[in-house]
Amino acid sequence: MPPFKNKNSVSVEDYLERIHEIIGEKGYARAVDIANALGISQPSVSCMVRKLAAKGLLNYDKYRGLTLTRKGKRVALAVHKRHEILKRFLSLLRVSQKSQERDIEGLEHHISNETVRALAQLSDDLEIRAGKG
Amino acid sequence: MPPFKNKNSVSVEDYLERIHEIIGEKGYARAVDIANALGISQPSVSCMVRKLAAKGLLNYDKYRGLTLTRKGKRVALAVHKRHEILKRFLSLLRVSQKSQERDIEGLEHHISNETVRALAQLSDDLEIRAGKG
DNA sequence: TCAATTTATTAGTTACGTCTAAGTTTCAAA
DNA sequence: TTTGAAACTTAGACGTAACTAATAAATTGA
Repeated sequence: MPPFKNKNSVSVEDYLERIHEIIGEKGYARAVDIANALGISQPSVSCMVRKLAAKGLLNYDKYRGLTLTRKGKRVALAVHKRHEILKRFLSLLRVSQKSQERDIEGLEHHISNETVRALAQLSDDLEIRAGKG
Repeated sequence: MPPFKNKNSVSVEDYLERIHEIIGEKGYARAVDIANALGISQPSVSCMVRKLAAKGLLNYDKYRGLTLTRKGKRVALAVHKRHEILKRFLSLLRVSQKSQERDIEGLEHHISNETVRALAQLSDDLEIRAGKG
């Protein structure tokens, strides 16, 4: 059996994306911040953080703090990139802010690299077209 | 409290979409067909079918058969429409068959009407452009 | 018609991700 | 330095949706 690349769940990706954002903003991420950012309870965060640590996605000092591992950062950045590309694309389509947010939240976890690349390319084209028009 | 429109889960939407397809193909849908179509076990289907019946999305005669209610059909068709629009769009983007299938499976449940409409419009535009080019 | 096969259901378990309630640790102000 | 508030964790439960094993109903073919 070849080595498995256990796909991360939607939740896992969401956590990592937000944790990375929060750390980017204030230098560190606390459970309470993560809970607020995701709209869930602190115990849920506590629970998930344990799992993320077990998966090697973050380092975790009980009652202390947490940091993303290289692997965790890689996932966070990948999700973030998909997020940004979708955002740019939906903005070019003039989709309302509200729908954009809702859609991206769901879409960013279900889109292949191939499609992401195609969307980025298309966005470039659309922008050029708009510039010329 | 105003009446709620409890959003259907991804699973619920998947079941309804496939059941509608199967009925369209062979006139009726059996648990075994649904199980094969979704790649899950028959008991899982049995269980979910009970739930869908409870939600008023299908009519269900134990050990006999099932049919979609008007409400169930409405959901199935809505998902199907999103599916088709995404398919057309990704085809225009020349995304491979494989990626298309994987992506659509995930995306079709997380995309707003507004974005669907924008994608359909964009697909029209792209087709016209391609025709002219 | 009735035994064998196929199909369907029930019962019980599991994994995931959430919750509340209760208890523990940290930290800052008195 | 102590103490009270804020932050964090543990414990236990729930809902969803899957699974396997066992049982029951339906169908088919001899």
